[in-house]
Amino acid sequence: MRFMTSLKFIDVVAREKSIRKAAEKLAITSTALNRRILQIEEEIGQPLFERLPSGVRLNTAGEIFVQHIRAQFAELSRVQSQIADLSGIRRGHVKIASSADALRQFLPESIASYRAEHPAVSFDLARCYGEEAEARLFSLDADIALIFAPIQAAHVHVAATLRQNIHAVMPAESPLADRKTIRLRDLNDQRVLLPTAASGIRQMMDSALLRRSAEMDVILESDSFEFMQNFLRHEHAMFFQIPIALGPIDENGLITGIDNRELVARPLDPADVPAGTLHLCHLKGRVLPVAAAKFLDGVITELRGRFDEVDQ
Amino acid sequence: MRFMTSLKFIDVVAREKSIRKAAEKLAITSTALNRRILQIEEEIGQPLFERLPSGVRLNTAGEIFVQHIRAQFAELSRVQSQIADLSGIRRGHVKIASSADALRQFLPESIASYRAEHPAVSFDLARCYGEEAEARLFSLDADIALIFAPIQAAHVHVAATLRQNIHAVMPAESPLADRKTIRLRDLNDQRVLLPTAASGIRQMMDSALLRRSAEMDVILESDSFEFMQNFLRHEHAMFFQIPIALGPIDENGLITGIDNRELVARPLDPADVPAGTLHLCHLKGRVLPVAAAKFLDGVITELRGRFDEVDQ
DNA sequence: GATTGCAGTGCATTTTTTGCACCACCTGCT
DNA sequence: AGCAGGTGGTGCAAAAAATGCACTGCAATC
Repeated sequence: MRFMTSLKFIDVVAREKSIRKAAEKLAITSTALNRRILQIEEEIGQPLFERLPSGVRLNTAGEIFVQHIRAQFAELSRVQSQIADLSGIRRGHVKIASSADALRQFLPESIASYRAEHPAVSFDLARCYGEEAEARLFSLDADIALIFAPIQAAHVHVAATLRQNIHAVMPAESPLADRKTIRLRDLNDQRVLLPTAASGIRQMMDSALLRRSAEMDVILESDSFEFMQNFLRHEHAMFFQIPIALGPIDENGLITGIDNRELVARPLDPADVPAGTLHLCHLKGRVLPVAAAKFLDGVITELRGRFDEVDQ
Repeated sequence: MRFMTSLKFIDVVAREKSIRKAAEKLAITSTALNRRILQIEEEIGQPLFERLPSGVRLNTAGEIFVQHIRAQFAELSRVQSQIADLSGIRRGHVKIASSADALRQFLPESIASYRAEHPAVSFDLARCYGEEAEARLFSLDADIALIFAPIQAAHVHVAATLRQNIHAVMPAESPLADRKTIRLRDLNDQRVLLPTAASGIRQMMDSALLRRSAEMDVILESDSFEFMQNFLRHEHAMFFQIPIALGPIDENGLITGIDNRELVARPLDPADVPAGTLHLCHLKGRVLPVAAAKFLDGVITELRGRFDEVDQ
């Protein structure tokens, strides 16, 4: 889109907070970029950036204008998607910000099945926790966010929610593997792996532990559930996940989908740790591109088919 | 705005339905314009115009894209207005589509008093009737519309309404000048001037006359109330208006504000012609530029002060 | 069938954008 | 104090893009 380049340039400079860095990223000289920015500032009639010795920074007018620019890009891609839809083939690009939980099992499946129907739609998946996901919606770097945590910002529209109990995941040989539910006090002296502090699961467990403390043996913190799962091969321990990340679980708590190792998932007792909520969101007031809107619809109906606790 | 020129060009071509005509209007050669359009069509990946022997016409994709372009322009001017507001001086350009009724007394006053406070705000006033006013909102050629007629389209948001009775305006010597209200049957054999068929007043009177016919002597139709008023200097007759177009009326029905001629306004009996509604509207879902939004606010509060029947 | 009005094309020209070399400035370190 | 190493900004020549002119082909109309 030739007619958007100048705007794109400003967007990148705002992100990089430096004309030279932005120029490098955009594969042009800093001088050319500099002059384009000066030109636009002149057209607007006001500077958009403050010049600091260490680079540039948006001023208030710039903040407003960059927000406008990003909205224009989002609108343009929505329009392109809509136009492409006219010719039958759905095209477009769907940007998703998701907590690690949904990334494991659910989203790969959903995206693959959507792409089977609409191969011209491409996806962009950013793994991030609640706050960052909300920021990405706002900066229009994401069309859709899946957040397993309370929603903080007012600009987020929640299209659907899914209640999920946190499960303890452990080898089948574990002494707790046959409990129907697991109390926090059961975790005393258990070796556990905890997700990073930013994770929704971790925050829920932390606040639960404030009330009923358990003397767990925290041997590892990680932001990768895949790593934790593989770690269980080598040392007996347990980690915590929500069902949507685990795939099918049989009546004995056995996780059937992941690999051939025998892992059992048992829910934490709701009296200790209440169920959390997975939020499917987009930016409030925004009209999503066709591709993104239809994908979100599909995800919601699929969730409705699989789980009972889907709302809105 | 250099970076919007290509888009502006497409907008103009869409309006002119001809590349050559548009080129003339834009003061460039048709060939340059033609190539810009071809280039953008290529970037979009689809043609936006159908080529006819008589010119060009938007296809479906083009309709969508042009709508997007106009939204971009509206957004840009909103952003500029917002940025200008930062520096204290309110700037901007407010585009109003109004029926002839509000143009006479009310809008000149409102605009002048607003401009007294914010001299950097300029205005654009298009006189037009209901349907066209709604179309202008949709094509973003107007920010605000004042429509004295029922609202037809779903895309119009009504910010406030004002109930107004149609008044008959006549010289003080007229035999009907001392009636408190005027029945349609009183108009038998009266010489009357009627507004054009598109006018809201005319439509209300026509539908009233379907039920209670009066053998009026229609000596003139015009779309100019100013003309009708001046006509009364030369021949005894009456025309019809709503109070907002007439300015202050004293207890004897005398119009005090217009000029030094003695004209009397008496309401048509609501049993014959019910009160009509003046709608203050903007496009649904649109965020108005600061200047336009504040002006609309001001108009509504001013109306509230002057009239009782202001809603919403 | 000649004419008129239309969009599109090749090529020379003009305008705009870009890149290079360089300046002025600030910060943090030696 | 002085010197890197970073920043944004400027003059000038080269490259790239947009433009205008003369022209083509096409369809409708008179």
